[in-house]
Amino acid sequence: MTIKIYNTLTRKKEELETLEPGIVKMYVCGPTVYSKAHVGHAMSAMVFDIIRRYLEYRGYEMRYLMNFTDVDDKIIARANAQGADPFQLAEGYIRDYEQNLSDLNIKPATFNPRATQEIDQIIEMIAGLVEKGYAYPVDGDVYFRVTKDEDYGRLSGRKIEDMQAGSRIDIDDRKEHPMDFALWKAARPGEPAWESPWGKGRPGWHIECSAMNLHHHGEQIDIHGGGNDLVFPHHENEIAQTESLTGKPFARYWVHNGMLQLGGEKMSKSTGNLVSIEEFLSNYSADTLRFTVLNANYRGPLTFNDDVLAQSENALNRLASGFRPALPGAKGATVDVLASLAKQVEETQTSFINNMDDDFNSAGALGSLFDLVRVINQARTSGATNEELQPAQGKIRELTSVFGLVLAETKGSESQADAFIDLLLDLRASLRKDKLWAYSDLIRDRLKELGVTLEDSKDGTTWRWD
RNA sequence: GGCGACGUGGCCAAGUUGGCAAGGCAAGGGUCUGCAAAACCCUCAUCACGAGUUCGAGUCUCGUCGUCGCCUCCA
Repeated sequence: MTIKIYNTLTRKKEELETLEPGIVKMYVCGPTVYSKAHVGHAMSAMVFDIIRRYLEYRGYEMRYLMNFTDVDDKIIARANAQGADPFQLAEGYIRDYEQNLSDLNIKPATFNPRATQEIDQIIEMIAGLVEKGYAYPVDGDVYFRVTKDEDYGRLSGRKIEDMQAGSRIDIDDRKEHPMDFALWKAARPGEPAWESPWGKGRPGWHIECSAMNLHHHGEQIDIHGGGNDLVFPHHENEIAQTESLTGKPFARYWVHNGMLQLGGEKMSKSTGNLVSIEEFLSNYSADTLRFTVLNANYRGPLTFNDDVLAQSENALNRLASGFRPALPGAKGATVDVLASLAKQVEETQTSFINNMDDDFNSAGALGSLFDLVRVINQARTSGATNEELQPAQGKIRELTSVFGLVLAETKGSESQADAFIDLLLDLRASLRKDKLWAYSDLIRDRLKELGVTLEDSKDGTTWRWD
């Protein structure tokens, strides 16, 4: 079985063949840290977390870089507006973001490079491009010469000529061509700056990712990821810079996640159409967002609203229902039931892998997980014991972990309250025996208020924390 | 204006070598039950529209309408 990945570069699904056997070098563009991150960033990080977890599950060693852009116009502008130091400002938002990722149960990247810590490599790269004739300095700026790069535009499917007509690009007479982009920006008064062969200045936006990849991954990588809003110009420019310098194909697979839609529009920092991760997590769980992401194709736009989130919460409850223990008095299921349970475990495993191998079709894979939940619940209803349910429940646990879902199992077995709750249940059983419904319902209602849900069946009562 | 993606039941959504349309949520009916809850069982779509290719199309081609993204900072 082979894993297929949709490659933006070729607009086709391609089989995953890594540069080095068993190792995946992945780079994902992280945020520019000038404000709190929003749920759109969370979606992107989650998509690549799911890809990362799945590839690990399939036996690959992941070398995963996600960067922080910690110096740019907006950070400087924001810092100046607040009278703050831009580096400290960025540092604070980086810590916030790392906390966000942790709260969202997103595994940390292998390493998080930062633009400001790669200045030497950036300067070295720019110098190399200037030397090869792919870049030219003007008044302390350095620009990339797009006309020198024959296949510029191939990732985004654009032609340089097409983009000139009707474009909103500022005409800068100092540039040879309007599409030439800055690799290095000359320092203006009051801005952070580093010494360079072209005078004091700071890196342009695109060059940092190229330099970090070159520095930490090497000339070629397997997967380069990011939001599809980065395809042009950011990733296009990364390709131009890196490949012009190395003469080798940069990333084998370009993977882009779709945009999260809030009110029918892209969630975006610059337009203020956003919900921060913090805000989201004060109302919903990390699993809720993760399920919502998993339930759709990562490449398409993601519908995000309270209605969809509520559906996800209910769906998660159903998924978790598979973990419930055997019914009181379970005497064991029939051979037929156990056979169909075992069969479904196999089918779910196969279907999960087949779907995920096919460009990470998590929604399809989820479907097979729900199939297994149904069969587990059927088995339980027909009297399966905990021992009989265990293998199937273990499979659900295994596969949902690959997705990064937490699905907190009915907590409570470690609680000191257990003995008291059992005591109340004993008392209530006596009351019910005497048909004192008012008292028995009172106990059930009051426990519900305390977060303990009781469920009666003819063979006894079960309880769980909700 | 240019480039690209998409349009599947009330909602979310899978479905790319074309062959009787996954799954979840919601809804209705039923089983169980003192009641409640949960679970289980049953019911609920011909795939934006039009034309074409084909024995056969949601799945290919063309057109129309609509939505979204990029072309400026953006996950």
